[in-house]
Amino acid sequence: MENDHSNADHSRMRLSRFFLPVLKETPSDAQIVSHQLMLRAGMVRQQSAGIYSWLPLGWKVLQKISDIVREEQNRAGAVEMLMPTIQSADLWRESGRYDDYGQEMLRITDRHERDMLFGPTNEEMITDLFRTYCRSYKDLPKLLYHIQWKFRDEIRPRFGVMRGREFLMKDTYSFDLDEAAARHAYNRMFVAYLNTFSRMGLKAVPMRADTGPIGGDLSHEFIVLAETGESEVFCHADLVEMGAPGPDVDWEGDLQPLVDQRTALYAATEEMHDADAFAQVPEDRRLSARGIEVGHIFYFGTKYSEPMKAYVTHPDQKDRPVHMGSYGVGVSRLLAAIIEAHHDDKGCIWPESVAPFGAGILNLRAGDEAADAACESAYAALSEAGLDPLYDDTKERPGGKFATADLIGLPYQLVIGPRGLKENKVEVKVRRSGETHELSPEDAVARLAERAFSNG
RNA sequence: CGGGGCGUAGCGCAGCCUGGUAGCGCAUCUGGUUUGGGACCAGAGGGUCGCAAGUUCGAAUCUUGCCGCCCCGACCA
Repeated sequence: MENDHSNADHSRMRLSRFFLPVLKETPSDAQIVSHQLMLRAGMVRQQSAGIYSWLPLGWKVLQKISDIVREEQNRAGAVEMLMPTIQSADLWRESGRYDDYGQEMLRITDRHERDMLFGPTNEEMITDLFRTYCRSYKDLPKLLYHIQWKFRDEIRPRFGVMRGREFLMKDTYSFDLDEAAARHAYNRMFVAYLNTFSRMGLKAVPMRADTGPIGGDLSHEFIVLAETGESEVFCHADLVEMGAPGPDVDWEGDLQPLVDQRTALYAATEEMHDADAFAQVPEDRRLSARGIEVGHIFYFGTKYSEPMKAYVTHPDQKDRPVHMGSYGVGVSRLLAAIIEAHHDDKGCIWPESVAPFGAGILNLRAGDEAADAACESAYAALSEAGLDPLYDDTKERPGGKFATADLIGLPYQLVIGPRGLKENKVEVKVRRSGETHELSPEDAVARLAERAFSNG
């Protein structure tokens, strides 16, 4: 690589140069805490009902979430690509969904008066791609995904990005020879999702789900339990505490036991709820709560391959429609869900894996020679250590800096001011617990660099 | 789409009922005093009161229409 000096400053940021329009007051439009905090922390700006600009802080978190989703998809064997947001109506006429999808689909006419649409999902397009290139059982299996903006013209957008009209979604599509093979792809995604949500500090419970307008006969929703969840859910309490399988699973092997372990216990959304079955759960393990749907996986067989003629030739020389599944993660919704799960009355408390910056450096007296020097030194060292620090070098008063740091929720705050420096002390504050440590500047930087503090 | 509510400065709001030169707090800018958990004093800038039509000598205020946004319900990553 040459010219990489142009990116040398990539992992460091001074607040004076950043764009962080924080709000002291809560905008009256926002009803739920994640929406309120996203507005107050300067993460998003509403441009229209259910349509948001992602300001630098929000965009950074969104990218961290995307990165985790991407890593776990790749680990599970999915291959990334990118399809366009604007699609031709013709594909949707082939599948029959152009008429079925209804007003939720944003329809557009181009200058030649051709019917186009802003994609709410991509089954048709991926099926078209598959049938163009894949004809043989030897081409299978295929597991493809992209992370892309979707648009669904919701009747009532609400709760900020939780139910926006435009939203970022990861959608994966599987192509297999038959149902048994398709179930293996389904199980891979099932396990990948457990790991994905776990890495973000979320406890997501898979629940049997209705297949909705996409159709099919095997489907699970992944639900994060939260008071502000939109739907009521019922499950065995053990499922909530069940840890994720972790990265070291045998992705080529049989994943069914892992899936069975998490589907054996009762768990269902409102529309799938079976009160009698739920009553079988021991009373002290019965959990009814509200939940946020952050992922949804489907096996739908030949629902699209049949009408769209995505056939493959089998070893017996007969052509049969390919078996498909689709697997969605609401990436932008996840950001809101993480805030719902991790906040206090002062602001966000990011899990380190998705924190927009690894640490904040608060210069309590910008302009003071000793404070400036200590901060610059810490800034360089923490950057070098890969912590991606945000250095608050502004002239704002200490109180405002503390409030902003708490609001945007960086896991650690390194607090440096003239008073402490006189005794060779700085303070490290752990955002989640609120605990503080008085240390020498050198020790504080060294211990932060070696990740010695617990954000648990 | 049904029901309800709201549009007044970047944000939070008052004024509207009972028409008469548009206000408050925060934020912003200037000067000063301050500076370890959202400082204080003095001053300044910023609004065709969502848009349009109507009533009136006169409309933020009354009437009608439109637009936008929020909430509750039925639907969805």
